[in-house]
Amino acid sequence: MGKNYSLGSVEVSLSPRERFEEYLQSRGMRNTEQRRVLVEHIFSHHEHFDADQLIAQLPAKGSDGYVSRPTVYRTLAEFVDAGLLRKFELNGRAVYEHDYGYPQHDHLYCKSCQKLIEFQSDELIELRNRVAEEQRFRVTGHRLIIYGTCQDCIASRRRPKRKVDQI
Amino acid sequence: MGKNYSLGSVEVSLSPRERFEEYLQSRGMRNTEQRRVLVEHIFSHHEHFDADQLIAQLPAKGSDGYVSRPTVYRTLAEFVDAGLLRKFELNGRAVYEHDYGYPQHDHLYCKSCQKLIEFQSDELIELRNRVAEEQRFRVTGHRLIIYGTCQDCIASRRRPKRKVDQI
DNA sequence: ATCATTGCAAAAGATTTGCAAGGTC
DNA sequence: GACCTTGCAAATCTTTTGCAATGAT
Repeated sequence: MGKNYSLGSVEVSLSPRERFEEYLQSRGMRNTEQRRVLVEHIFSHHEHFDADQLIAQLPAKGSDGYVSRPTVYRTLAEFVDAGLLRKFELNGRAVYEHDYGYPQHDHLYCKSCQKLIEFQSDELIELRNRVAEEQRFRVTGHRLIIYGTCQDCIASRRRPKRKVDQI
Repeated sequence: MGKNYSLGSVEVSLSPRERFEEYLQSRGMRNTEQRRVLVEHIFSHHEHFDADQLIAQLPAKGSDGYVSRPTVYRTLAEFVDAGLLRKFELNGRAVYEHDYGYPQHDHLYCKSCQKLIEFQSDELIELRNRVAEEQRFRVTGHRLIIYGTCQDCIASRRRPKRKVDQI
């Protein structure tokens, strides 16, 4: 029941929210207002985010739908556990991205503007599996980040904006 | 003067210590006892390490050769700056490894025993450069970690050690 | 003598935890 | 009603910083 939820190559039949409810049920956990607010918000936005960015986007303390910081952290961990989100580290902080229904990918990270650019490479997966096999290592996943400067930042270095920059 | 310092494919003529002294000189920084203790210690051990592990291996407070925690952090940053060490993050903490005179490589990380296994792949570098080129991205480096279970841990799961484990 | 560096104590930043009050099944 | 969750305050963990004393050149 319900439409298919799909983003790229992976095809699944439950929405993130439905999948999370299933997860909660199966563990005897409760479907609370805060958890609903968080699934709803996170899966209607497709960017990468960290805890602070997320909290900044949610209703402020006092407003309806407010979720406290500890609950945000606790719930993010549940999403990771439930396979809805993937977590990784960048500059000493945790960054989250959609996992459920989202195709496997890696990132280019621009050190100048902090942008994360996604890319997908089957060749990388093959390479990874080959390397692991050689070491008789059982792979569960990987994380590749390519560091450097993105196209836009290369361009704006060459032709500085002349607006606020460098008086 | 001095033997060549070599570990793999990269060939250099200064020892890490000499290179660091050069770096200090060129910046008007001073060659202190603490800095000597740290270069000396770090480059006589070839493992990956984090700040805590390093401090645990150094002389304790009160002993000769003691280096305070803030100075350890400050000096590790200098080593990174000087190109002697590379820094990356694992489980929310900074991990360091030799860079100077050490060939480029990536890691397999065993989630069971926390071991880091190094591997080298030219194919990965090519793939990385190709991906970057497609995006007109200027690469400065990358970091790939393959997560999973190492050979030893796979084996000891199958045939538990029967010693202290699981009574 | 000058000025970089150190150690200490304290701060900072991110995330986690104990616990009493409140919400869900 | 039982017991999972929440928000608060406080703790934790890792790393950084201000500053007076110390040390290198």
